[in-house]
Amino acid sequence: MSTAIVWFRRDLRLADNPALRAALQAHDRVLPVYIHAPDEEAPWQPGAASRWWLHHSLTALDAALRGRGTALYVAAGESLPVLRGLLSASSAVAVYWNRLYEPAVIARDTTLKKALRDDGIDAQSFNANLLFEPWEIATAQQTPYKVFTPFWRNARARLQVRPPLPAPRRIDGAEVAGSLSIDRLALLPTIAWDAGFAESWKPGEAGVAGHLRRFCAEAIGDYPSARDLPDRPGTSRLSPHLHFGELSPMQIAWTLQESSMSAKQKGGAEKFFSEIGWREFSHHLLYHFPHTALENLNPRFDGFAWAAGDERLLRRWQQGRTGIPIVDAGMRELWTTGWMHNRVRMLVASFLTKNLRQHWLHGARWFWDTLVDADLPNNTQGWQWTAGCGADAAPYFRVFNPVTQGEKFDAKGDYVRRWVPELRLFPDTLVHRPWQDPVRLRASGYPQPIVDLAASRARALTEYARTAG
DNA sequence: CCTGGAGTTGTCCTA
DNA sequence: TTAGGACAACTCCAG
Repeated sequence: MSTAIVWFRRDLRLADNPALRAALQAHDRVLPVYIHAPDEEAPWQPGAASRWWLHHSLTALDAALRGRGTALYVAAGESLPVLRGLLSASSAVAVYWNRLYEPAVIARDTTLKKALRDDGIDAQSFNANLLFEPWEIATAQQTPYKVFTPFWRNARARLQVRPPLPAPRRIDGAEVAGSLSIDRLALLPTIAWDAGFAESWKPGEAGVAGHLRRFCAEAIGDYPSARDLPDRPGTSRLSPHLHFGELSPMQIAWTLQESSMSAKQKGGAEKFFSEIGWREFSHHLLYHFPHTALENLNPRFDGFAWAAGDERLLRRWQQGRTGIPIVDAGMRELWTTGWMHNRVRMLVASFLTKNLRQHWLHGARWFWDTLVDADLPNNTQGWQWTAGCGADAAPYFRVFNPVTQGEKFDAKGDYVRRWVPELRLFPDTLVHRPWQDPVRLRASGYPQPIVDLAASRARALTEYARTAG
């Protein structure tokens, strides 16, 4: 009888899980383990919203394991000593896990794998979370890609879609005493700010396949245009499930390929799949340029004249009290639900970095703490792209106008009124520019804009031209 | 090594 | 009202 430990991290699923599959094939018994070790991810330890999701996703994984004859062993502390203790307590001879790609985690896992192998343990890692390993895609010169389109063309051409590994029906567990309860990890907030989270989300693998199939059947045809409208459910909302590995990108590729679709739906599916491509590209970039989690990819921007860090402005942005309706709606949606619509993410990020000229890291840190889908590669890539210092960034003169964008993508104002109820007093024509009716504005209690959009745009263009030129 | 086409998501002014 | 062009130049990448 041999036993293997399966070390779960951000692959909180039973289906299409290669580490779990390998353990079940090569061993008689499996001990599924989760180790809470946030400091090992410093300086990007999971934020408050992520911890909320993690709590519920672990609970769901534990329930799924119990349904198959075992349970999740939960521990806290340094990963290597915890694993060594469990290896000894269970007489396991192997530890299997699925790879992650953030710089701090790679460093930890590399050291840990060598230490376990030196102990004589069969330590193996697998790819469960990406379509391609970051080192598998390279230019003809064998360098990493820095532009999305050629990256995705190359990856897309090489992709072999395979059926997902089925979830095991039964898992023979190893009996080890001393597991913590998930509650003991203290992942949930101590003050109850999470009511809106519970209304918005259902963490865990169980519902995800159905969620994806429903999206394919009902929304994917309109995805290319509806994805830009923040008041409509035009996006997949799969991001937190993907981040925690409740669903793999290969499961998405397979579902898209196997669904019968009209020509229009196929077009939408390709557009949607390219967003999965962006996730791959973000991982590729952070893997090859690990310093970018804290520093500009493009060093030309190191001399950029950010405004002095301004706590007051930053707080107004965080609280959704900037006086710019679509910015405030987005920031309040984020605070209430742990998520923000993608187009609005671009708008609030452009507003913070260009109109307020606050360093992109201020925004990245706030998103990191408040998003349930906070993901280091995506967050880094997204903020640097918007700020202009990232890979293939927007031309510097591309500054979003939140009024124009609001009127274009939220024409009736439904989105801003939902999240900023003060704006219910305003007609459609003024809802994105309420300052143009000062009397009504005073009565509503909604603030004046904290910055002049035209003047701050002009200032940003001057600074960007100086840095770029 | 050279060449040339191309690059997620925009805004504003002018005619 | 709407459509077109300016806004810069640079780097990336394939051939």
